[in-house]
Amino acid sequence: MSELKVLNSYTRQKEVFTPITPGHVGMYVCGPTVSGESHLGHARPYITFDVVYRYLTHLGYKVRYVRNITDAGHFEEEGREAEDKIAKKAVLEKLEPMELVQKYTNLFHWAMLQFNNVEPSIEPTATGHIVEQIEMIKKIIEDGYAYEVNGSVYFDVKKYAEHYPYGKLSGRVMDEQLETTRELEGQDEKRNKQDFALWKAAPPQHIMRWVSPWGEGFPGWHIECSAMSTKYLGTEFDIHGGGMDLQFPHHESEIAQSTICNKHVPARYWMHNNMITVNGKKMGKSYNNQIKLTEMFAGTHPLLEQAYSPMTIRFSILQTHYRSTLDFSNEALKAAEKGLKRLWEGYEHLKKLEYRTQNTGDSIEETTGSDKELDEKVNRLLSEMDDFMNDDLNTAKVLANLYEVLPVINSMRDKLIAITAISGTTFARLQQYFKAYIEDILGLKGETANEDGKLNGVLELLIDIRRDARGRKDFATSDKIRNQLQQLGILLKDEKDGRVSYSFD
RNA sequence: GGUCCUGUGGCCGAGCGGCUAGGCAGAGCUCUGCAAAAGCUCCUACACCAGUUCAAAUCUGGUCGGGACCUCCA
Repeated sequence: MSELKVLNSYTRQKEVFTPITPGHVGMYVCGPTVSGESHLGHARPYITFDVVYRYLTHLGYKVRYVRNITDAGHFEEEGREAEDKIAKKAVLEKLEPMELVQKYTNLFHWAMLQFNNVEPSIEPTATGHIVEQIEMIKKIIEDGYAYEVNGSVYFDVKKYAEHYPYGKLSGRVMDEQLETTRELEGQDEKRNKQDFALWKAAPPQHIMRWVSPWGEGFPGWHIECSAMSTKYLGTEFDIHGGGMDLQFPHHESEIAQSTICNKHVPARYWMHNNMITVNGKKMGKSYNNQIKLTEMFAGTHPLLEQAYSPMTIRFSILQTHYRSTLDFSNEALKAAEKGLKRLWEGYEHLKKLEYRTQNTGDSIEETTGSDKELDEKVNRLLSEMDDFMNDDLNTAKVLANLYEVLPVINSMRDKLIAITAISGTTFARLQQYFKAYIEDILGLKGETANEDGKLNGVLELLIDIRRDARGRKDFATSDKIRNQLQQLGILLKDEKDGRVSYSFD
């Protein structure tokens, strides 16, 4: 089998993944700022890295997955006024800052659950790690790479760049930075424009504030991730993930901070997912084109022609490679919805199929399968899925192969192909791979509502009545039952073997 | 302005030098009381121009689109 390779943003190379400690992986992913509701764009990294986590686990690694919650309110400059996002919103919504943080954290967790994302091993909050952040800042000052001005502390990027490759991750050069960084208000405290804040003195009206050696204030934009990743994963860990838009300045700054404190670039492999776009434009704050996840699930946003389920969204994200942009459209989502339904139903059929040999004496392992060619094809398609995942997590190709096997499964179920066309071993492998990939790795799940015993009982009764009607060739009655159920979103299907199955929209 | 990415069939999207990805939509057929589902078959594209090569969607140069980052951002 091939070995796992990932595109490392730090080196711009596809590299074989080798963890620092054999058998163990430390992974840090930048989590949400809980000053507002998550939108579709936010779904991408958490689903992408959920698959990374699931796949590493599938490969047998013990993974510690750390994803932070940013609840300390990053310093933000909107127009001319410097404000704290969380504090500002709290005033508007008449909520305590922590009340607001709790509300959006809960909502975020709910959305993650809808997407069937595995919970991280540790989900540290910025407010819970003020001490660690202060300690780290102190260390950077001691080393001479940060300076204090009026109760604020700034990282000395210029000095750092003289000794370390600042800009390596994001591919920019210091000289250019000097030229292109535009004028901003409140920059006068900094020695150089590209310096960034480690600690900001809190103005009197600022609600979120903590005591520090430099006076009351709050942590800077990037220090929380450095502090928390170091605390839970060590001074050097395996994977650091996040959206491409975080590459600069966020991750670049993280690297600088951690390099001074820990004498290491924090992570060996940096992975960045690409953006979700709307009409070709990035979905984001600046463009005012976000569709909130609650709106996606409910279909309430003006851009939406209908509601899209969490699995539909997950599936459509996985149909695109994580490093490509994914353009939002109703057409694409509808296609994903239908495609997923077909795949899932095929998978359900596969689970119910049983391998039986003609002469019961043969053990399944010994049967060879009557169609050698088909047997080989199925095996090839399955094996390729491992190679695709190992090639920088190409979930799109994995799905393509699942679809190529699907007609074989459906034909077996409809008895167009005998199950014994493939060997018992191959059949077992087929079931095992579908389960592993669909559920364990891609993290898809069934969404069929109403798995309620009573409803099923009622349906069985209706099917029974309809069967009698059909027996009498009373098609008016039989069609009435089927048509009216269809209007309720319940679809009856007359199967080839005389059974009647049903599915919910 | 600087740095980088990108342009694929009706739509979405893989692809990274030879071998028609896949999904959705559309057409035909099979099965069926009729549907639906499923199966089979068809629809063979790579912005444009020039080059490298036996061979290019894939490499190089240019032209024209689109986008990201440089500022909070997933």
